[in-house]
Amino acid sequence: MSADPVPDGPVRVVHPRTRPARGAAGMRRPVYDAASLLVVAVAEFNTRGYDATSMEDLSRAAGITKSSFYHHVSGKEELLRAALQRALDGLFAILDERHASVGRPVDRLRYIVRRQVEVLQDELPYVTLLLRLRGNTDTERWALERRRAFDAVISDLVRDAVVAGQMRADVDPGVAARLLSGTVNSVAEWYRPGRADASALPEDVVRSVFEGLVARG
Amino acid sequence: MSADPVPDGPVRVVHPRTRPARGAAGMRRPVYDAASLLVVAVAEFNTRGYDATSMEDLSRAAGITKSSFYHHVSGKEELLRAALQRALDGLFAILDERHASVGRPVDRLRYIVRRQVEVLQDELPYVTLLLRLRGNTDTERWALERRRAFDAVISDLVRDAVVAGQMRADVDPGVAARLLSGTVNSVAEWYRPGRADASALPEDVVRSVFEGLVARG
DNA sequence: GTCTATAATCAGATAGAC
DNA sequence: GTCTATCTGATTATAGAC
Repeated sequence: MSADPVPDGPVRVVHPRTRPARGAAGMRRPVYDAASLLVVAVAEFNTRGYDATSMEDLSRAAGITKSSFYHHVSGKEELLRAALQRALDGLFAILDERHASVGRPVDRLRYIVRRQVEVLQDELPYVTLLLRLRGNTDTERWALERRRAFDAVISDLVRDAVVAGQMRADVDPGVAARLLSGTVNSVAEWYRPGRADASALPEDVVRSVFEGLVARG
Repeated sequence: MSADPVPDGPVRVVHPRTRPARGAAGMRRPVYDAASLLVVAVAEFNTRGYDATSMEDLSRAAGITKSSFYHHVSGKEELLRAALQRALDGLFAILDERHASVGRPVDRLRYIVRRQVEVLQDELPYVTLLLRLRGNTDTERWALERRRAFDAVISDLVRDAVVAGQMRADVDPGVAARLLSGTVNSVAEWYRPGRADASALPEDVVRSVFEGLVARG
């Protein structure tokens, strides 16, 4: 399972460094490349929303002019595409992992949910961007279609688990699948790296979703 | 508990009709008022995203020119504010209901969650808009602040329920509250009026959130 | 690699005719 | 109540100097 195919146009940015590369020691102005500018851009996109973020906003956040910014990237949509590619690669890679494809449907689901939260934590800005798409451009529609394909895998798995009597049958499987994905994805709305309970979160989500929030008698 | 105060500027639109009023029988062009244009506008906002929707888009969707559109409404942000007001009024009204304030914390929570889903179903476009805010304008920040106040009530209630031993203590109460709200709100991403299971949904959400999705042995 | 300057387009909003 | 025409400013993007 792969996140391809990619819409037309080169994908030049794949694994940006977290911080801009710098020249000789003591230099004030950061020396950017396309990769480090993606980090800056995605942060801005998530703060203001993609559509509300102008190239002026991006260049200001990077501390350079618009023209300098354009020297490195071909435009706003390329940045979006590179970011979405990264998010989708992370998510689809989960489905290739062993525990995602062997075992009881409900156990595979638990594994995927846990890994989904982990990927969301590791790739937070990219996944956040993916989850907020509206589908206004070809790039957005491509990513939304890939995302729907991912959700369809989850949905099928929920159905299998219900049929196998491993998940409750008194909630419609389609509804259950959507609530499950919705709960996982909602983590992007509030999780921030550096939280003390970061490593406990994936299992907390799994327990909440599968066992529920009431105290067990 | 109220959704007020409102940011400055008149709130002229409160309870729009679902369909534009019409003149004498046989007239082709719909005769709009501010209320019916809000319905059109909110639908467009939700399709494209607020920032990506231009006044040109709105007027085209209504079948009139931009100028005609401006004859009825003072601007884009007024439309947003009226819509958010309506969503917040619906949500805060829940907290004034009897079952939201008497009984065991966990039972009050169950009631609020159920009612939240119902309000979301009844006021879907308005609540959807509320849930997608980024906080770029004063209006958006006002609404986000009101929404946070609502979430804080839920969060306090979860804490009370955990302390009373009614909800599981092995998930951080703050995390539990956020997952709970996140699950409820995620319904806006896929629910569409007219679904066959619409009336079952609120209880399905309550059961999923509190009892979880696994089959009970 | 960064800058200033500017082109081309599109946005929100208004004036005034009918 | 709707229209055409237009204003003003912001936006994406490029040209060309240093």
